[in-house]
Amino acid sequence: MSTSRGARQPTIKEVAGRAGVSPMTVSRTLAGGRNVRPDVQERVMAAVRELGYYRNENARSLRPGQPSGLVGVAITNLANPYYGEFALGVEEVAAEHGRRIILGNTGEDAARERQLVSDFIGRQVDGLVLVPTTGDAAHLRPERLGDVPLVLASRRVPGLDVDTVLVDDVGGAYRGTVSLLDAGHTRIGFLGNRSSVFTGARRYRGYERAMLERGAPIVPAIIARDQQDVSAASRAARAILDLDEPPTAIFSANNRNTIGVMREIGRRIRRGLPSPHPAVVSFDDFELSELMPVPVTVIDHDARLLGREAATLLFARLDDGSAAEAKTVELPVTIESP
Amino acid sequence: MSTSRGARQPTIKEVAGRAGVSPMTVSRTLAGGRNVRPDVQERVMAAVRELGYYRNENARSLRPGQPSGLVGVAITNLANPYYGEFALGVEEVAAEHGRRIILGNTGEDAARERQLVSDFIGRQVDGLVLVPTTGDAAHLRPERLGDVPLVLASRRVPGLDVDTVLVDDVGGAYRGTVSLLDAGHTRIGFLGNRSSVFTGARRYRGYERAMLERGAPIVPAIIARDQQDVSAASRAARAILDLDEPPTAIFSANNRNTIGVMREIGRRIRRGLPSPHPAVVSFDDFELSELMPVPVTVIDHDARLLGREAATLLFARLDDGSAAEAKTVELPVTIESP
DNA sequence: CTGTTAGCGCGTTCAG
DNA sequence: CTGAACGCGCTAACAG
Repeated sequence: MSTSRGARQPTIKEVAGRAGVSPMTVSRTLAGGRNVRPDVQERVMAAVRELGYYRNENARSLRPGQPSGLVGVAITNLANPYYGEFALGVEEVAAEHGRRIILGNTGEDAARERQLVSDFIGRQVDGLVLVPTTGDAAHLRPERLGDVPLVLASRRVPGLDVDTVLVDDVGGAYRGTVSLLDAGHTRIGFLGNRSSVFTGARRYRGYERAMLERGAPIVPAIIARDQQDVSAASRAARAILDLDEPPTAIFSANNRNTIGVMREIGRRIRRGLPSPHPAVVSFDDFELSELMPVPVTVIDHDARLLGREAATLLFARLDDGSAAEAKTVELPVTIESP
Repeated sequence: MSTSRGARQPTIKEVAGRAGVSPMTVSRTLAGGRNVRPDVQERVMAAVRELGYYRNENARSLRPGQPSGLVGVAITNLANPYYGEFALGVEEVAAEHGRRIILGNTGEDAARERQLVSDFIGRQVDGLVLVPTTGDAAHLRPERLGDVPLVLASRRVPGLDVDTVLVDDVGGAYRGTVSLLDAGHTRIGFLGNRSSVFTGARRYRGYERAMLERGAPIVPAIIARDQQDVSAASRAARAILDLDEPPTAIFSANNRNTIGVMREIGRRIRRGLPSPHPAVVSFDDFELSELMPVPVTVIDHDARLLGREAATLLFARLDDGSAAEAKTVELPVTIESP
């Protein structure tokens, strides 16, 4: 009732002392009890309980070759629910394989990513799952990583030949744009990330391909490609919708831009600005999309599945000892029309 | 270009060998270089680079008293964007203090929480931040935790006197309910968690207090208190709205229930079911609440701030060595009327 | 300024 | 079935 103040974690030796055995017997007992008499096991476990002893996992993984049971996960933006789901997917599969995840947020900052990765390796992670940032990626090259397997998610890194899980960005954007064209729109705006962001480039490519194929004009004035968060997206949408010749539809290349454009449309409706308001296609699902005041087509993909697939690729290499060459998995999207 | 296959992480000895110094000199160099000649440091750092050496953080923290730099975080539901934000808040503050977080998802399962906590302790975490589950909490008692500080967030655990960060559940729910009463509603339904969930009980209490104070009837038929996810919430909302005498307003005690009731209202509108549809008060903000087809009052609180506060409490104890008695911080909410 | 010794908590190996 | 010795990677304390 009182010894908790400043009390170190008890060690295996203290447990051994209390149980009247050697540390080795404690170790064996905790490892499953093979070759330890049941009554001795009893005494050991009693001592464990009484002392509140926990095995030191760090010391355990000190021995070379011993896995730490840790997977390092670095994400660009945990505040984006999409990546929250993603992290959950990784965590689930890791838990199924008896591993824990260490999680870091990079905020799209390559230097921060570098720090995180080196910390992860210093903690002897068994593997890494990354949504890579856009900058310099020298710290991800195999010679820097030693034999720690790496899986990339969402984005590929140029020149890095590792397991990767992607979403069908180009195809999804293409099909989404086509659905707008089929509905009769030709003046279609685009909101997304700048082209240096992998998905930004790929989704723009799908949009562009559909537009060109159908002979629809690509109008720079209604294209904005540098919004990372909701408020920037709102501002970009407002600028575009305020034009003399606004688009009749908008292709939004991700969740954050979609929320931004919907906010702006809501604002216009509340102010009584003249309709028609633009139809929207959103790459990425969002909650309550069915309640929006304009028709919304959703290009949906499963963030949690993305995380699960990434982790699955990692554990294939880790547990099945697969040394196969780098695989890329591209997850399909589904189009949900209003 | 080739040695990465199966290559162990290099050790301090190998670096020392390559640099022609003792391991101790390498250690000193990496620790800042005090008392090491600059030219020797150069050689050491060169060897570090060439070998791709990373300090083994686990071995480093083996020595008793040495912090591991890890904070264990267990969350009930990472798929809830609210807790994603929360985790980010903890991560941010941890990063500011040079720590990393290990993250686990409990899924409201006390056994899983127990596992996670014991793994965290086994990994020598410097501290714990938990959104506790509802079940048995013996594993959180001080004698089990040794001297690992624990901070609870969102919920308190009965009989556990530790630092806690809460949201003003009772006050928020009270004020939200009052806003409905002020708008003329008297038949107000309630959707939330069962009373064994801490926030579920507190938010219900605020609702109840407001209703009783104003003499509004508490009608069991329009109260549903066992929905953990969106689809269960939708079903509960449907059952209530299908009654002969449905409520004219609904108090939703959390994000998941709010999304559920909004979905159901959307469904009714699309089916042309007769209005008026119920007004809604939502405890927890959600994106695009301003675009809903019925008036929505939001009781808003900041999940990221909750996480930041929890981590701040933890590091106060950790870094400032504060041994003060357990503090409780209650974060205010803001009411945003439609 | 640099190296040696010792020991952190644990598990493998080998004796008994 | 149980224990002793050793070493894992690293660093505080103590030589030199």
